[in-house]
Amino acid sequence: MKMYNDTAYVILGILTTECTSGYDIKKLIDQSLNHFWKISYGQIYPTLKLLVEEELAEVAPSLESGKKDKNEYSLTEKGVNTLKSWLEEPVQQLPVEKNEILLKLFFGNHQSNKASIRLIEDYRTKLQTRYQTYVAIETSIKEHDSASKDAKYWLYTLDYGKRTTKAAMDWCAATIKNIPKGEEMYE
Amino acid sequence: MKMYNDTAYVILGILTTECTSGYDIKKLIDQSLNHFWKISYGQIYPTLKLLVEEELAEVAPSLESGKKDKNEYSLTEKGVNTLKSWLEEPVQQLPVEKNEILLKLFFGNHQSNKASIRLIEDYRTKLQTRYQTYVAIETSIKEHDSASKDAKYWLYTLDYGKRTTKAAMDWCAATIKNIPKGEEMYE
DNA sequence: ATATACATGTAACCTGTTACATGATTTG
DNA sequence: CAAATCATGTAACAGGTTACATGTATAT
Repeated sequence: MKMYNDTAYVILGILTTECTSGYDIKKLIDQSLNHFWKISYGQIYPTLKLLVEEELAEVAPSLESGKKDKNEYSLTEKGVNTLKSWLEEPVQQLPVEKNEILLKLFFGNHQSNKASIRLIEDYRTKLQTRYQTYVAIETSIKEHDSASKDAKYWLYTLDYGKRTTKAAMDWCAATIKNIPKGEEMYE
Repeated sequence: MKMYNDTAYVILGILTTECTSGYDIKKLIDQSLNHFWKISYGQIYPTLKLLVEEELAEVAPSLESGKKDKNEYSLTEKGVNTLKSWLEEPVQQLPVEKNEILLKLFFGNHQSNKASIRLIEDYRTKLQTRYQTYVAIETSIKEHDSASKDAKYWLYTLDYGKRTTKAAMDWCAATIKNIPKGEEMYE
């Protein structure tokens, strides 16, 4: 079976929901997948075009009044099958997360301990904000969407975000403690 | 101060070590930064050229006999200053780690629970392998490089890798438990 | 001898971001 | 009526990967 890039599969997946236009797809990803995926219109519209060319989806102008320019996309049977067989394939390889904070810390002996600690504290604050966002989304899903079939899966992905963010926060705390406070020499 | 991309700063950082050629830089990143950074020759050689153009580094053919084609790069004062001021800047924003396993799980109600569990189990195995690699590198550093000034910082970055990988492994275990085992209907 | 490691480099390609252009509709 | 949101799309650019080309030195 022909392979596509991840962008094509995300869009295929989203077209199984009520989000059927480029604009709606963008909104859904920004709101619900935002902690592990992001996308731009520069990817969405060309990919939608590709899906139609490949006969994985079909377009039709919206019938709703006052939404003249809106294009509604729907999956073909071929599209559904392509999505399902992608879902079943195991993930090829773990991604190497490029981490700028680790990169800077790796070269830590070229700056003062104070500066290293400042970097990590700043990073920790950002992680805390992220963690709180996850908790807020989780609460919101539990309140509003607990009936939804998808809700269960959304909560699993949020749990992943919470756990790994927590681990990173703990690392920050531990590392700040481990770095000597003294103003000793560095290169 | 003029800004460069992360690739330029990694190379600037590595040029403070004994790795002074494109080939050596590649080797170091693959061996020591591989859990949070990767790079290809297609980035290294053009970037080295750029660093020289920008007067952040200088080149000289290797003097070692039998290493005729080897180019040795060294930082200029401007290069050292550029590196140091980059090190001090706080990391702009947390990266959104694109995570294919979460993406597939997000669309989990389009496949059987069995298939979802299989995906997560496979992912967990890959995480375990990664974790063991980290432990092995850690042991190796403690045995061979504990005297090195840099070793301390290398261990911090490894600790980060261990903690977040562990959190992801725990999530796998918990999620596998939470997904019902029954063969109920799905869309 | 031959395979592996050393060593440099480029061109084509893929993926994704940003800025821009354009205009309709809704809300305050 | 102004601002925000809805809605689609493209071109230029930035970043990175892969495959290729080329040749030397070392170890088995």
